[in-house]
Amino acid sequence: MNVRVDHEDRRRQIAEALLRIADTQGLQSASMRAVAAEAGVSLRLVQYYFETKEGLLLDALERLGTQLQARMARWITEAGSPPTPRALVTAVLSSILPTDPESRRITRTYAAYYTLVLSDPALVEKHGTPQPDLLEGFLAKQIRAAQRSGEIDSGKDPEMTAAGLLTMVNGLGSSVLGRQRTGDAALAILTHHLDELFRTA
Amino acid sequence: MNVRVDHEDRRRQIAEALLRIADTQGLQSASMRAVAAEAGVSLRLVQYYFETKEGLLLDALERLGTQLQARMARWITEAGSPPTPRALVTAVLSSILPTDPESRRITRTYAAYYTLVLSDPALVEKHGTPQPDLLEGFLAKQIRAAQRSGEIDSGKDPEMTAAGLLTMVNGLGSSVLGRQRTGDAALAILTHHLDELFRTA
DNA sequence: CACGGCATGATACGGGTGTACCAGGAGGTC
DNA sequence: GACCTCCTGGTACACCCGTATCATGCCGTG
Repeated sequence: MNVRVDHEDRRRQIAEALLRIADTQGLQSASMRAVAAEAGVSLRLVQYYFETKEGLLLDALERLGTQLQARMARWITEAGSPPTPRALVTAVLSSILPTDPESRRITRTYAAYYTLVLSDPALVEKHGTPQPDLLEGFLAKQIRAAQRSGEIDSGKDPEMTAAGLLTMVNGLGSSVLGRQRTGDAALAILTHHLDELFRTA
Repeated sequence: MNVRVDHEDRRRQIAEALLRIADTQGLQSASMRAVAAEAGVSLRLVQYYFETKEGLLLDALERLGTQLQARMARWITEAGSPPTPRALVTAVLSSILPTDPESRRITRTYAAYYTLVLSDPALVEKHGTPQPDLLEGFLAKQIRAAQRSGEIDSGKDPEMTAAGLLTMVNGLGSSVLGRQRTGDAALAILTHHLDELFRTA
């Protein structure tokens, strides 16, 4: 039964068990033993494929990032072709909002990692998360394009507007996870602000 | 040395030790023993004044809420008398932003509690945190007042605008804590959006 | 066919966790 | 002065943690 197994498969199986626990019970419940049980393997196996727990956490975080990236890419392609700047901005922002099970899962898991990074900033540097800045730049670019075509008031500052939208979506997500607002209510707030931004001034 | 000591004093001493640890090392490092050492008392004392750890966590969270409330109140009184709606909105929002040591401490500690609440929603219900909704209502009220005096375009939806501002500030705070942005940069983004909102349309 | 390395299992170790138990000293009350 | 309640210290218990160790099976290669 022991044919040279595919390491990548095993690693994925275990890392996704970790992510599942982080989503449902939080990272503090994701002990090595719990991950092993969730993945249906022995504790030793988890140790074997990830020498240390930090390695497992980092690997899982990377996979989570890939999942979010894939989700955004999917939403972007669904924005039509060729996509208008407005469709792109809407797709990117609402793909982050926890409105459906997948995005709820991703957002919740990211939140679980968030406090971990706060108490140990060195962790994220070993992994490199350049995403947020890139996203902000992308949004700013789309806003500038919309300004050229007259969809957005040219008086707006693209960088500031992009940063405001992105942080707003981030905050909206937090409030949804904290059960202070439903996902639909958050989406309504986002679309309201997008409508306001894109109305011809 | 054992004169009937003031329970409230001791409880505050211990709870603030917990908050200090939560701020600097995260809540996961705030064990009963660590709190005892930080407060300079024995483990038994912590147990004596807070029967269980959950009790200690809840009590400390309540005190943290009081501290934030006091901070906001202070900023509001500094907004001048009588304060303009714009000054009030600015005071409330920027008092939440982690720009000085006190607000950084409060925000960081709240963030430490955030994931705790995510993995155990029942926790916050024993404590009752009606703050966010109240704040949103307060902001909406100020926005309406500013609309009546012509400072804000009357076409804006007060509730939506208030929710957008509050969640944006929340997200800005997260990005500052995550070292993605400095506190000053976050404040600049906030004031930019306030300037835009309050320019006569 | 033998051998060496990959893959897996069971278990042990040292340490940290929250909580419970037992003991005793100080102060006010009868 | 006796007593009782408040306050504090030390320590033990049972459990969970991440990691390390030892052993054993299977496989492909020589």
